[in-house]
Amino acid sequence: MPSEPAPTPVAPDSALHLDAARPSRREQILRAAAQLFAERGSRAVGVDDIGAAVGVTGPAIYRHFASKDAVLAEMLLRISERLLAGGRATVAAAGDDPAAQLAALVAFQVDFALDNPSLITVQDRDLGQLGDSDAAQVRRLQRRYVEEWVAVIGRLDPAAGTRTCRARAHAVFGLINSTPHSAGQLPRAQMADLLTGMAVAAASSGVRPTSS
Amino acid sequence: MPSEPAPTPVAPDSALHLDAARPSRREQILRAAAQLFAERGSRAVGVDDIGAAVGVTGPAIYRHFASKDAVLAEMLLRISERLLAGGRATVAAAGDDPAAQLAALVAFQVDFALDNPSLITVQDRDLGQLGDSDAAQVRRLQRRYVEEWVAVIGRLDPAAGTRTCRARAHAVFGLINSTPHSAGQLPRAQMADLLTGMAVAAASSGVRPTSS
DNA sequence: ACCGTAGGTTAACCACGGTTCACTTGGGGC
DNA sequence: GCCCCAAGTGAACCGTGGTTAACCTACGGT
Repeated sequence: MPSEPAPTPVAPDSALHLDAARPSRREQILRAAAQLFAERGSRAVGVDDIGAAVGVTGPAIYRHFASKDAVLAEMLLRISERLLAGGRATVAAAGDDPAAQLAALVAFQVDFALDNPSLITVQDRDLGQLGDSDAAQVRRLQRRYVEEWVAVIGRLDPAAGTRTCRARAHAVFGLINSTPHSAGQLPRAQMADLLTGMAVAAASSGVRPTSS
Repeated sequence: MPSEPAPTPVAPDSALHLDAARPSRREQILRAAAQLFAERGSRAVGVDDIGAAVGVTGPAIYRHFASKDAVLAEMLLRISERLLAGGRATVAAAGDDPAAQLAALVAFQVDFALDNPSLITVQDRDLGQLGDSDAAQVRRLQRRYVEEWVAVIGRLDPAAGTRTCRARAHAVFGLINSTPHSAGQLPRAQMADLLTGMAVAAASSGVRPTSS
């Protein structure tokens, strides 16, 4: 292993950085748990299963997390934070044209869904298993991400009310997040194109093309 | 209560008919369980909860079902059967025009989703909790229903491969089945129109309008 | 060389929840 | 009127699984 001068012993705020290279045990656990949770649902997965998936025994988990629920909580919090931050950055980078902003958001969500099918599955299946406090925070983050979409869709179709835009946004999420169900049907690039096209078409349905 | 000559004591094949009027305890249990399962997930709902929801104690459930899993199994089997049968009938009644068939299928699924948000939620969240045999049967039924869609989409866009059509079908399901997430955003009729429009637009995206 | 500590291990603990049991009861058919 | 059975009830049983405890073992820093 390459010389690492002094890798900041443990970095107490490790909650956010994912050291993609040599993942810490903590990261390994989160990854493995995500996959297991996606396959069977968090309640059906035992701590022993998680441990086994990373090559340790069940109770070893408690050296890294306060409880099994804490694993799920951190997982869902990270997802929501990544989506919100990514969504905002995406819109900001897309210029002023609402259509371009929508296309960018769609591309962003499609990429995320194709790269993280497990997280997508867990997010909307196991949110209810979280404690009240964690669940509330995740929902807050999700809501803000949704509002990002609502704003863009609203600018694209100023005639539509907020409720309509919100329903439209949820529908588009449902469409894009269907990827876990159509697992290996198509190569990734093709799937991405297909979903992007469908999502844009759906989001813009009923919207007359702007003046231009 | 109106005179009922001889209502066939218990009807041993009660699995399919839902006596909407004065639902049998069995039906009540299925309904209540569906709602509870949708809210919290089947593993998080105890038999006591189900019992309480219909005004009896937990163990009373076992007078009507062999196990808690059997409740879930029958629930999911019924849904899949209803969808498959309904889907086939819908296509058959829609004439020969693929576009009309698609519109009919979409309308059918939208109605189902809006009328049974709990079932929609349970179906794709708790399928994994079923025993192997039941799960396999449900999946068989679901697959056949999907193939109904695939066939229609394929006729609509003969250039597309089966894989593509399947992915498109799943995406449309995801779109329509998003209703549980956008709960009371819009009045039902408006939501139906919105979803129908979006679903048709999505399903037809990339398809050049036929000759006419 | 010597600790302290991070990270494991195994065994035990304990609560929860599905299931079974023994026992009631109210209503229909003979 | 009597008997039987469907449908409940409360108590007990017991497996599963999250969590804790007590103990071990490498390292990395002094």
